[in-house]
Amino acid sequence: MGRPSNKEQRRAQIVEAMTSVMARRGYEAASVARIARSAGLTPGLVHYHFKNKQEILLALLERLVAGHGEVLDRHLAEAGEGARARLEAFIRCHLGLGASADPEAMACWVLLSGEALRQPEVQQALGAALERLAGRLEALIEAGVDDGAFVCLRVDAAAAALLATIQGYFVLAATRREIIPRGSAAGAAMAMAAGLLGMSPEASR
Amino acid sequence: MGRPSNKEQRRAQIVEAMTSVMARRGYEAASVARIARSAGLTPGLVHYHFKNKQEILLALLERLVAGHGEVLDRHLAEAGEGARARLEAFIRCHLGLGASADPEAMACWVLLSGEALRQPEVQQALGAALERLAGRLEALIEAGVDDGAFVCLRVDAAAAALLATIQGYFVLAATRREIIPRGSAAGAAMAMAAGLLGMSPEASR
Amino acid sequence: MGRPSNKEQRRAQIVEAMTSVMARRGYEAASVARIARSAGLTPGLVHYHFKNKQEILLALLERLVAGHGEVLDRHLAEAGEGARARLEAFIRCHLGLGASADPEAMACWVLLSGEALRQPEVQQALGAALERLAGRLEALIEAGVDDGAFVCLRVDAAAAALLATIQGYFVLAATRREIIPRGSAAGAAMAMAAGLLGMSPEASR
Amino acid sequence: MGRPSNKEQRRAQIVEAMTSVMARRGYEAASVARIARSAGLTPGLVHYHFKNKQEILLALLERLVAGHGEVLDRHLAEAGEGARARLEAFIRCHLGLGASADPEAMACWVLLSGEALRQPEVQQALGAALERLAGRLEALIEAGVDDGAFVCLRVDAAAAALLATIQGYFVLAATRREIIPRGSAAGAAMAMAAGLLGMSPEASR
DNA sequence: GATGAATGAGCATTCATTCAT
DNA sequence: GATGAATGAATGCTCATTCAT
Repeated sequence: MGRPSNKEQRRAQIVEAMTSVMARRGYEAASVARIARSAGLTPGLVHYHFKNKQEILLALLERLVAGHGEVLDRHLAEAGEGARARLEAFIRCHLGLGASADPEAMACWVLLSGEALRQPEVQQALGAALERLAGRLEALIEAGVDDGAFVCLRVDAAAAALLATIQGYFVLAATRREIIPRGSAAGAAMAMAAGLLGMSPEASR
Repeated sequence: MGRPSNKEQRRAQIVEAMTSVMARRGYEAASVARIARSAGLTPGLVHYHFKNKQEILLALLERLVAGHGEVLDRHLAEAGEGARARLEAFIRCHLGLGASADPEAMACWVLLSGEALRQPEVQQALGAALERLAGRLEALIEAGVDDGAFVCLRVDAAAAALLATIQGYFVLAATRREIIPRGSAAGAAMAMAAGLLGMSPEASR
Repeated sequence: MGRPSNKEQRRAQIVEAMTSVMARRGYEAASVARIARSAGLTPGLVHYHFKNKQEILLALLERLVAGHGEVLDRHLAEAGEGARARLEAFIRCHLGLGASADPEAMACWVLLSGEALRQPEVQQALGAALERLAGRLEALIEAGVDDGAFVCLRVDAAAAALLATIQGYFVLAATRREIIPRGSAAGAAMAMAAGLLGMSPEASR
Repeated sequence: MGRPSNKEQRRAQIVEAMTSVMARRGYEAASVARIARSAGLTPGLVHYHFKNKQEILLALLERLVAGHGEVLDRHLAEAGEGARARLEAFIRCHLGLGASADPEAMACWVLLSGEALRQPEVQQALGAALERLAGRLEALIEAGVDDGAFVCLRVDAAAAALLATIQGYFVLAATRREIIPRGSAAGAAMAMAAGLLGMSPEASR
């Protein structure tokens, strides 16, 4: 009864190819033909599995977010219960050594911001992902405020500020890595978080 | 003898057109034809004044940087001598109301990071601009450390952290403005700076 | 599975179209659009089958050389074993009636010399073709020297001289046919060969 | 009363520039802008002195022919009266060391054949130049026949054959110089002429 | 004479997408 | 599922030529 569907493998294969091509050459240069070649497929087949190029980009974003979510979950699980430890885990998850471990993902993430400016669907999806991340940060901070670990009047503003810092480090890393002294990102971010959340200074940095 | 040159006006006109088209549609979609139409010129004339499209982008970057430099100088001049006041001026210059006043410039700035990934000349120019900005921040922090206003072991790391925060706010603003509570950016950034630079807490926020 | 390939037919079709357009209008004027129109195809399809315009030109050269090679083989086969008869066959093959039978090919051949000046790949390919032809001539002369039919100290120089004569006739024919008295080329060339190779005069002309 | 006309100098300057650009890059790539730059002028000025690009090409041809005519006259004058010596002077003038002395001129000459295929005015002018050259050769041979130095039934055919040989050497030299053993051209051509014109063998080579 | 801005047509090439096989 | 031919629109760029100054 027909061959078994390999739709999901194919889609993953295509998304991976786009990730690698896009990281190296940007979105526009990541032509369907180039993606196909990089995946060892034909352009026609790419369009059999994805309606159009934007759909691949959205799938890529989804994959990026899912992968990141898992990593974050693991980091938080390891951190245990303390609000401060959890915050530090959140920050280290993004800015620790792991961050530079997947430069392709980071390049794509930066490029996605650019594409979001022009493709409303991408803006929507990327915005939602950011919102979800901000939400997790807020919850984390809220918990800290509740048990007295943090002092913070505007939790949403604090979450946005930390998110901005992380995001900004990504951009700097992608554009001019040398500006960031090696290994300094997570520590500096924690020190900033301490100021932002009224943490006792001795613990930061 | 000969026709008077209007090269500079034309170049400015073209760069402005590119700014506006690119902010709305991204770099690749900012085709020479579209830029020309938006400027009321012909594509041929655009290429008469710029060797190629990349040159327009570099001119745009230069213009962005120059404009920003002037604004920053003015802010710092108004801030007077105190290290803390100067730091606050630096942050407000980027994240205060003024920042959102030119959304086109901000969109272009974010897009430039994406293009830098792929066009070495752009990476070089953008990296240099970031480096210069980081340098100014370092000098500012250094001065504060010298007169006892700040406590900071790694001035370069602190400068990078603040730069990342500013940069990150730009990306968030361009991608999902609603994530940033209105008017919260500069204050939150100052609170973070306080934590980073060991400032007495009462003054921040 | 999949659509049957028609690549070779299409490529031949395109090369033929280029031959005809180029012979009439020169290389530069043989634009991809014009070639495509002449072949009843779209420009996009031309580029689907050839990476770029130069590749079409190189394919054209290859086709020219291959076609000529076959004709030459046939002529030599008919000529039998005698060195003098073989030499005459070689010359008649190029300058006999057959030569003027394909004016398009001759025009392209002349144009190729011009393009070779500027496109190194073309120079290389054309040079190799000339070299091969010169080699065949040398072998032919060598054989004649060995069996006493020819007297010749510098076989390579003699081959070059005969090749030059043939080549020059092509150029004259393409530029100002009337300069060559109708039907005189092969005979005159044989007389020259006689002088060059120390053949007894009665046989020439 | 106005400035003194420099029309002729300017025209010469432009023609020289075209010669050098065209020899290096071919006719189409010898754009007016490039010619102008190479001459240290502006494109507008080029069109002030020449109605269009073809006119420059025709002027170039004229200059080539004139220059060559002078050289040929000098060679013939030095050769004295003997038909054989005059013929040798004619051949040496084209294929002796002098030929390779002006590679630019030779490249242009080869390119002109290509352009002649497509620009009737060029074909006309180039054809006329060839015709004139053939005429001089014919006269030279005729004289030799009259005083018994040469034996030749078809003077026009013989002239065409020698002209073809010279022309062909030019093409070979421009395309694949290595095919011609260094210094062999004039000697081989004389040997061929001997065969063609029934000269006693001892004098050739 | 000379300059340099301006044009309009054309160029080779790329590409997302469609579709017959 | 998969292939590869085919399209049509677009892209960056070049260029001969014109013309106001």
